[in-house]
Amino acid sequence: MAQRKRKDLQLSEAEWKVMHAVWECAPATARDVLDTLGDETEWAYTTVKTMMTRLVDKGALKTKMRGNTSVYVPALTKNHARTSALRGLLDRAFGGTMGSMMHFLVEEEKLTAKERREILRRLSEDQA
Amino acid sequence: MAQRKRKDLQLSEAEWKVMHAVWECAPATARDVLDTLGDETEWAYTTVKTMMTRLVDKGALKTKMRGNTSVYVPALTKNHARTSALRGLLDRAFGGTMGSMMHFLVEEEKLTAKERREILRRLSEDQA
DNA sequence: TGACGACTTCTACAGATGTAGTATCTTCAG
DNA sequence: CTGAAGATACTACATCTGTAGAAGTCGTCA
Repeated sequence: MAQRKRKDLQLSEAEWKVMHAVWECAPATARDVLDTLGDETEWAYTTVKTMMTRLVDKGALKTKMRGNTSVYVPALTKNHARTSALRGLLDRAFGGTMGSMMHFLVEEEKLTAKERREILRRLSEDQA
Repeated sequence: MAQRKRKDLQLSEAEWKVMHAVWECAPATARDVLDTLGDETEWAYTTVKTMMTRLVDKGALKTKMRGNTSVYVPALTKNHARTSALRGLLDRAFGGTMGSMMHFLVEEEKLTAKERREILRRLSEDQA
């Protein structure tokens, strides 16, 4: 099994959904997460609870009891998770370099004209 | 289980390795792939063979017998696979929009100065 | 012709992921 | 005090992923 350095945790699709909900309404209970997800999923309460328990194991969430209820907060920021996920994609699919992904984006027309302008604007103003 | 439209197949980490090898030396036998991978992995021959069989099932590879040996060719291009993978990352981690990923890249300093210059160059020359 | 090597198909098994039921416990409203 | 509502921990099970052994088949070389 590819054993990437601990700390570089990869989230599964379902886990991302839960994390998004937690980032949105932390500190959150499983019930809060279920409500936040709304009709985005049809999950049973226990499904969410199970995933949150696993996310605690993975180190993506922290939990604390309040009365008889577990309250969860993220153990990493959304940006941190995004960075890991991106890193994973880069490693798997783009030979590990940002450059080759950018090349792909630019050459393969994955960007709309609007996105291009936006990026140009940001990059150049930031660089000045 | 999140049931994305078939066709939008997501490759696992090990599968990416195999696919990279096949793209590199197609048409390729399992042996070719194993050789191409070199010391990148310690896989047994049958491990590679199993994965290639699964990739055929998934529709990522096509196979044909030559004598008593299976010869494989990719059933999708690297760019196609990259697009799917990127799409997956976008959906999972960036709310499904390219824009928010680019925002992340630009604002979060994920790019080196060199990469920025490179992107600027490509974008602007392409846009002219 | 028989052993060796290369290939194939089958089977296996552990860990991760998706999804949820069940049994139990806590609390609050009557 | 009792029961419903809601929380928890445990258990379960199918599928996917990573990894590979076992057994059978075929061609070749001595």
